[in-house]
Amino acid sequence: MKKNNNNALHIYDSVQKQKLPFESIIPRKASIYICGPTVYDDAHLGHARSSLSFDLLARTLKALRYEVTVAKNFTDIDDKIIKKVQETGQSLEEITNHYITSYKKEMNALGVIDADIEPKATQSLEAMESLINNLIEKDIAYVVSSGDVYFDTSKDANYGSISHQVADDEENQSRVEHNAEKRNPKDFALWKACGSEQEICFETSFSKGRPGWHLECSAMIEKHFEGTDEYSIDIHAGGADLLFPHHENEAAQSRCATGHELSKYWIHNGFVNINGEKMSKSLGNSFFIKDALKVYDGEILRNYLISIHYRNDFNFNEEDLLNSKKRLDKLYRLKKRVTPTKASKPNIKFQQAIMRAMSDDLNISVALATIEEMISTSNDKLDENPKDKGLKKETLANIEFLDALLGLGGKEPFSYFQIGIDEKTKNTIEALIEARNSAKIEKDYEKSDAIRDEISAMGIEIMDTAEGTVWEKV
RNA sequence: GGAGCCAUCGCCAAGUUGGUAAGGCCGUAGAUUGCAAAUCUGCUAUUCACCAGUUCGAGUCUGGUUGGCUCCUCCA
Repeated sequence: MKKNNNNALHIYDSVQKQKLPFESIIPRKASIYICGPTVYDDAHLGHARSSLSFDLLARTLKALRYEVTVAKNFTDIDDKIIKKVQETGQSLEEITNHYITSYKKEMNALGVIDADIEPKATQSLEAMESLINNLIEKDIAYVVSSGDVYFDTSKDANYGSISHQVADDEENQSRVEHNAEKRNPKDFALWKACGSEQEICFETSFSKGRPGWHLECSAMIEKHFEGTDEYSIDIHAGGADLLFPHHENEAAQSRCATGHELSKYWIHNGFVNINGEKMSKSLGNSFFIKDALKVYDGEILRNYLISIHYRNDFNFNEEDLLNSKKRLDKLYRLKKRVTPTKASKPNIKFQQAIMRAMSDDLNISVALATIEEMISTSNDKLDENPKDKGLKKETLANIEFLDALLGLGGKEPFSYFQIGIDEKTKNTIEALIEARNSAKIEKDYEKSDAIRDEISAMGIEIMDTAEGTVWEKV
């Protein structure tokens, strides 16, 4: 028998560890908060992966006609940023603005749609201060002699419910930050008072200092989302490494401050390894997006980075990247065949199949297989009937649908294959192709093959199609 | 030490409530083409790390073994 006509979105919740039907806290609206970067350095592949994962989520929700609000924060106050300020002599704003700008630019190059709200920690200090005061009044937070403010984890009966990590043994306690004044070993800092030498700190009713990392997100969520009596937002997203302690602590603060849970769903993306090794600066294999973009077009990187399910670990290597590029090439070759024309409506069955796949916790593999099928079928039909206008219009509409949902196939197809070739070279190639075609008409195959060799020596591949001779950069 | 994840064709990778292994790359045979490329068609895992169990039936459930990995400390 048929399975349920269950096209409704299901997402995997890291807290309950299972796929759950997505039911937004406010009908037809979806609120997503993504833990964004700490802006002390350039964005690396891991940032891209996270960004891309939740970009797909947002696009899928939009395609399902949800009114989506995405917030992604920038942590612009933090020890590492302060260190950079001291090292470079630049101001905090100079440094953070620089990295925020380049982060956004690079993510846009990867086709990531900007978040609707992009709060900065330094712009949310009032919300943080009132959150802390709220907790101090309830005696859930406490100030120690240095001025630091800690969260009393023993006051939250549900502490541990997010990550299921209950670290009680002594082995663990020894690894946690030491402070004799802490009530419990697990207590974490909500606010760090500034040392005597430190210049970057903010005045509050409890002490002069700066916010703890976990606090920022809680405060920003409360500030920017209305929520309901049960939850502040629908989905809280971030990297798998943030589940503990970051999200655990966020959830605890918010729960105690507001009396309800922070987020209905929690989702986490997997990590990026480079050639089988964990990507890290100490291993020297860290990979900045800006460097990758010098070699590969953003869409090619996007196509590769989204091709593996967001919860799996991603093993980045050039061979796989080139393989995945072949899939994109096929999509664009098809687009070439139907250009120019005006798109009509996408094929309903195709559209539904893709939406069904993406609704199943963003099953990109099934979506890609569906695309392959569409490409193959369309090419087949085009072979049979190269001038079928209705088919061309529908095919183009299919591709435009993919562009909106997955961010793939949006370029003008001829330029896609000519990325990085300058006008002068283009003219040379066109002239050579013309010369070759003349030779072919005269059946001077020796000459035409010689010209083809000359063209391929330039790194260009040519194809004689029903629609004429076309060329691609290899 | 504690918490958890993963292991499917040469490579990448799907596989919700168990029912008899998607798709891509590569390879190969053919159609088409002056040739090549592109495009299309066919073929390519009796089998899912290993062992045992539950079941009429298991890649999918249970127990164990082996081998990778992550978190518990800043981290997407």
